[in-house]
Order: sequence, then structure tokens, then C-alpha cells
Amino acid sequence: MESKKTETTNFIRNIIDEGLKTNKHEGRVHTRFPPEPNGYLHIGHAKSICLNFGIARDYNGLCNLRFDDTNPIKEDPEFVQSIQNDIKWLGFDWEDRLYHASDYFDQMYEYAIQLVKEGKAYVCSLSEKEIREYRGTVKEPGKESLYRNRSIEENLDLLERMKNGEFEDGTHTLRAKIDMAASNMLMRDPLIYRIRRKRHHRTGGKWNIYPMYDFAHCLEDSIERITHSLCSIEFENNRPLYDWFLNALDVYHPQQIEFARLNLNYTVMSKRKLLELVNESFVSGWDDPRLPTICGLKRRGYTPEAIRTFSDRIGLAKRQSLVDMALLEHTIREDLNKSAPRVMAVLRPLKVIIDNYPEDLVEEMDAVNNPEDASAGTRKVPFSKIIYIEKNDFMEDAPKKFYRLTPGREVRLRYAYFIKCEYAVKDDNGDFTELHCTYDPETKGGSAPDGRKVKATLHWVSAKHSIKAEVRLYSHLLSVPDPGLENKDFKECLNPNSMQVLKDCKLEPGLANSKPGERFQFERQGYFCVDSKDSKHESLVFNRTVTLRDEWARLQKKKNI
RNA sequence: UGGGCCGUCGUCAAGUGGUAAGACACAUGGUUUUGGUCCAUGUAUUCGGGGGUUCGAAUCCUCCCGGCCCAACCA
Repeated sequence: MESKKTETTNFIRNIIDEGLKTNKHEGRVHTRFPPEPNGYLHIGHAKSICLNFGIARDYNGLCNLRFDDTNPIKEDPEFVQSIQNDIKWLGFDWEDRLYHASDYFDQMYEYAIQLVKEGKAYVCSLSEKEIREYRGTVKEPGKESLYRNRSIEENLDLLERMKNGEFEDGTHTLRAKIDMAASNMLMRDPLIYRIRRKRHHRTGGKWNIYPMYDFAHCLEDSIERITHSLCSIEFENNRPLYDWFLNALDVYHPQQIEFARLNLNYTVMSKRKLLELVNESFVSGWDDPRLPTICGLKRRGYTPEAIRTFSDRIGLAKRQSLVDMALLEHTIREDLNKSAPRVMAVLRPLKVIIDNYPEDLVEEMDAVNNPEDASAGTRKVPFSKIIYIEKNDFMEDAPKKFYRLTPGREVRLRYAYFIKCEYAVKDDNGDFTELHCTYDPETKGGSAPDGRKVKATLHWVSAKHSIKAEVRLYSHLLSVPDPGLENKDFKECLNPNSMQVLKDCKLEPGLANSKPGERFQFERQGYFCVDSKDSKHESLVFNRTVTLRDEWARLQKKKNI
């Protein structure tokens, strides 16, 4: 009997398997996750992190964390820290292999000198504008720089002086001597070093020149003896250059493989757009629960497990795609369904008076903490004459399919009694202010000895025992699935109702001791977690992670359409 | 006639010449003290399109169509 597990398979793993068969990298598998510390990580990075660390794990290999810190004007130690936090939170460990591109600056400089000595690189003194002009266009070849044929001695001298800070920013660059007529624009004498007389967060004032991505990245991979250098598809054009540098220098040569980056509908993923939302205060910060950042998802209540599962389920390929947010929501529901304690919370309270219930009686009802996990046990929930139920669990003129409370109908209060609605009280605006019901003492616990059934079970909270809390309901950041399809700026597509704040929610008393980050299922509503920033013991704030699937809501929606 | 990459269900995605996996979404039934969970069933005669090779094609050839990337001293 074979138990066939659905194993993760994708084109990159196939390539690795092939290489292993031919002993391509001495049987090693060594990957790396190489973020630039210039922003916060988002779910797209999580895909790459899970890929790289996941492959290392599955092939008994290693995965390095490496900061690609070659551009001091964009980078900041704040990001270095946040990135490490997020990766750890996701559940991955680089052990002692935390590296920085800046660790290799000396070595890179030596390699640059080697290129110059071999006539493969030269110092160019064209201005930024001239370099652009000389590069040509996508359809026309470029022309060679006037400085392309300087002597090796002059190049060496100039490079040394660039390094020493003798020249202003932008006055000279070091360039690879390749081919100004190449059809691949990146091969038209790409820049290797540019002058940037700026302090670096790790090397301080030591350097006045910093290496460009194409030169630096392949060497970082080579120095760390990476076997498979996985990057996103937009670097496909860079691969010939990656290979060119490593061949020119005749050093260890990792294999670059490109894959498609993640796009998710109803949200934005680019660093630029996220930065815009943060800077222009459309959201409260990088960890706003509406954002697809790792820290935003964490604050929203997502678990690392769910994000890892999501990364596995979306698969991996080279074609550009737009993954349905519903899949992400599915993975968090799946995880939380197994683990989250159930609890009763009334978000939009409607007072219910049980006329035939004794005035001062309080009963402690037994409630199951998690029907999916018997070991979670039970708890006591106080019940009394005045309770709150959800406003939308009552309708005066109910349609056929509505089987919650309506005048004359009997429903079950979860873990308590059957109650029957006798009449509703309205205020001058026509809004219901309270319901008068009667209960059947024989139905304690929620079942009738005579075997009669009810169609609905409602959650509730005892008025005098309840605690008050603020609850923030989140929905999609954008009101359209793909802002790229709309003919407008993505900010015009922001969902104006992406956050709804309810200030007067009533929770069962046990929740008073809940801790920041703690997750619950509010029965019949969704999964919620205690906000890690704004929640205080005396004024609790909950974030809705995701709603429960809701058949009734679906029916209503269908009718309205 | 710049170059490179990519088109398989509504959305992802396996498949590498032997007759279309799986997941999400959707639909229908069953169980249920959450209109939740769970269970069962249904959903691509067809792989962007046309030709061709072959006993046999999503897989090979060819032409066409569509999408993405490249002209930062960003990564």
C-alpha cells in the first residue's frame, strides 16, 4: 500500500533533481535569500523565502540570509532589523550564515582590478546623461565611449583615485568592456562601480565607490558558493551579464534561475506603492493590517504556518499570474479552524429581555472551547435575564430562507436555552431597541427533551457580565481585483470601506484577560486577534483576520445581484 | 524581422510523444447546538489559434495571435 503524498514539484526542483543526478554541484544544494534593506518584506518576499529556505530544507542543503547592501543612499539599518524579525517569525533560520554584500567589498574591488588588468573594464568619464545617450535605444545600437580605450595604467590610477574619494559623485564610473551594439541593453558596457561619497551603515566612510547590482550579486553568490541563485523573472535579461562576469573572472559559477513573482488580487505588492500608502497616510504604517506586508499580516492575525502553506499551494512557474486572495484566506481559515478557541462576541448588540427568566438568576453554562480539538476543554459562560444578540440575527419581516429570530419564532441560544421572540420594541426612527422573548426552562444546554428542533443557533452575551471592546473589521485594500486593468491610479481604486471600526462590541467575560496577538474564533463571525499595538487591558481592541465562510451572506448577495 | 521570456479550467498549477493531476473558487446533496467544520458528487472531449510530422501531440516542426521584461550611476 503506497501512500501517495502530493509532493511539491516545480520546474526549479526538477532542475535541481537533474543537477543532482549529474553531480553538478558536488551534490550540494545551497540557496540564499538576498533582500536589499530598503523596505519591509511583503507576502511576495515570503514566497521567495519559503522557496529558498524550503528547498534547502528538503534537499538537506543550506540557505543563507544575505543583505544586498550596495546602495547606501537607499538603505537603512531599520530595515535590516525588520527583515530579520520577519524571516524568523515566518519560521526560518539562517543559523550562523548572515552575510552582507558589504562583507565582500574588498574582494569585489580586487576582482574589479583584475578585470581592468585584463582589459575587460575601463574607467569612463562620460556624464550620466551622456552614458544614457551613448547607450542607444532598444531598437538602435549604442556607440562606444570616448574613454573606452584608456590604457590599463590610466584605468588603474583613476579607479584607485575614485576609491580614495578624489572625485565628485557622477564624474567617473567603472564599466565592463562588452559590446555597445548588443541587442541586450544590459550588455552595452554596464556599470561596475559608481562614485557615491556617502557613509555606509556597515562600512562607514571606508568606501567612496559602491558596486552595481550586476557585478556585485553574482560575486556574492560565487563567494558564498551558492549552487542555485533563484531570483524573479525580471532578472532574466541580467543572466547573460551574471554569467559574463563570472566567466571573465574565472570563478565559481552558481546557476541563476528565474521564477515569476507573486501578484495577489485586491491588493498592491510593489515597494513603491506600499511606500506611497504609508508615506501619504492612507494606512497607519507598514504594519497596517490591511497591507500585504509580513508585519501587516502578522498584526492582522495571520499565522506563519498559514503563510507557508499558502506559499506551497500557489506553486511556482515562470508565467506572470494573479493569485486569488481567496486562497490566502482559505489557508488562514484552515489553520485557525484547528487551533483557535471559540468564543462568543456580539459585534452589533441588540438587547434581549427574557421576560420569564428570574430577575437575579445567573447560570454558568458549559461551552466547548474548540469542537475541532477535544483537548481544548470547556469553559463556563454566565447567562442571565438580559442578554445581547447580533442585530442582524433578528428580522421583523423575514424572508423564507432567513431562519434566525423573528416574532413568534423559536431559536436556540448556543449552550443556553431555546427562546421565542414575543415582540420587538422600536424607537422613533423605527430602529429596534430591544426584543422581548420567553425561554423554555426544559431546554437548558440547548436541546429539547421533547425532541423539537430549531433552525438556528445564535451566539449571545449576558449584558451585565459582558465586557466592552473595539473591533476593527477589515476587507480588501482595493475595490477592484486588478488595478492594472483599470485606467487610473491605483489609489483611486482603494476600497473606502477597507476598515470599519465598531466601538461598542460586547464580549463574553473570559476575554478580559486576553493578550496581544492572541487569536480567537468569534463564533459564527470569523477569526479575530487582539491588536498588538492599540489594545490595552482596560480597552481591548480586536482585529478581524478573516470572516467565516457565510452561506447566508452568499444567498443575500446572490439575491441583490 | 531589436533582444529575452511566457500562453493548460473562473484563479493558481502538474504534465517533457501514449490519450488532461491537485488546490482555491463555484454548484448540488448529506452530517451538524457555529448558515462554521467535515463528507460526497459535479464541473477543460481539451491545452492561445491555424497548418504539419506521427499509429498516436498539451508535449515535436511551422506560421500567426496575445501578454510580460529590457534604454536607473536601482535592485
